[in-house]
Amino acid sequence: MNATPRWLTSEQKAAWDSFIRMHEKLMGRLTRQVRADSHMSAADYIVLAKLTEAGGGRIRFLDLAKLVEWEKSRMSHQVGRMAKRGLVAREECPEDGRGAFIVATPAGYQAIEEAAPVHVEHVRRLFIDALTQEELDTLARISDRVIAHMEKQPD
Amino acid sequence: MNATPRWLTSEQKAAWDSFIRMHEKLMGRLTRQVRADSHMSAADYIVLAKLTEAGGGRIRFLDLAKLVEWEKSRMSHQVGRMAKRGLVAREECPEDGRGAFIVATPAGYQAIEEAAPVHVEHVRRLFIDALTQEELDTLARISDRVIAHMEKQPD
DNA sequence: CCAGGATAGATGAGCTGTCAACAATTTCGT
DNA sequence: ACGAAATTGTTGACAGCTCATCTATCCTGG
Repeated sequence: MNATPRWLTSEQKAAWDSFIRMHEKLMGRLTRQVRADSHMSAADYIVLAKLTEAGGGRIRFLDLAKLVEWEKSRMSHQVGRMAKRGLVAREECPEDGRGAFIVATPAGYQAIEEAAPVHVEHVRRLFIDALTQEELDTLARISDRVIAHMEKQPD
Repeated sequence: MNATPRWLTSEQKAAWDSFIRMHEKLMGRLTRQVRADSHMSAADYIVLAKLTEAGGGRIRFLDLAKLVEWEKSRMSHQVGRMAKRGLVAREECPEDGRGAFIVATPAGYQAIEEAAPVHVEHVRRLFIDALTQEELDTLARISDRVIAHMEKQPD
């Protein structure tokens, strides 16, 4: 119908809108619940989760930023705040003088170990339980494909 | 296997992690592109998009907030900033003395009409083109189901 | 071996979001 | 009809994010 500014089809737009809306609603609830259940923000939680999932609880600064898809400046401020509260620490990197490892402190481990079970329960209750395993697999495939596709695209 | 703190299965966790990562990466790119292409933030964009999609470019304040799944305080600040720049205006509501309509101004229409085509192009290039129509339909169905499921859940 | 560029990360200013408290209606129970 | 409770939206303080800039280290070509 419309030649010049190729709009999305109504199916495409519906999919896009629903996807955005679902994510917004879901994250809204989960972040509020993390704050209510623990004394952490969602950002604190995911940083500690990634750190403690990794071997030794240590990840290079930029690798950590890439894992969660944040800009380095955001991660730097976040790590600074978490370090001030004693949840993580910076360690210098032997093989690269500029580099830094971020490590979870014992207090960090304790915080995530307390927060994780109830958070997982919320994720299950609000998200996982709404879907079949097949749908989850499909979602994983879709997500991985979009990620791979973006990594090939410029910008 | 593990009795007390029911963790997610590895498939469930993989789906969850991929989903989060994909959204973060995608939104990171899109928000940077909106800012680069127009003189608006992603928040400005979506508010104007919802307003101009609606009949008359007018939506009740809280309906608008619900449409994009924001807290009312966030919307209030956002509308305040946009009103200061002349993109939207507040109108009082005849049938409810507390209420307010938010309306897109001519400048708001102009801004979104300039920004929309290139934004849609980015959405298509980064997201839509990575998937088949069938996958998009599945994603829409999944999203709608999760939304419906959450609306039944407490909290 | 050294000059220029690339990479790792920190920092500060300014904008944006969150939380709690508030004012102004409207609605509801009795 | 009247007081309590709920709804609509605003506000201010503070926390968090973004962008540009900066330092320090590392790599690379000549």
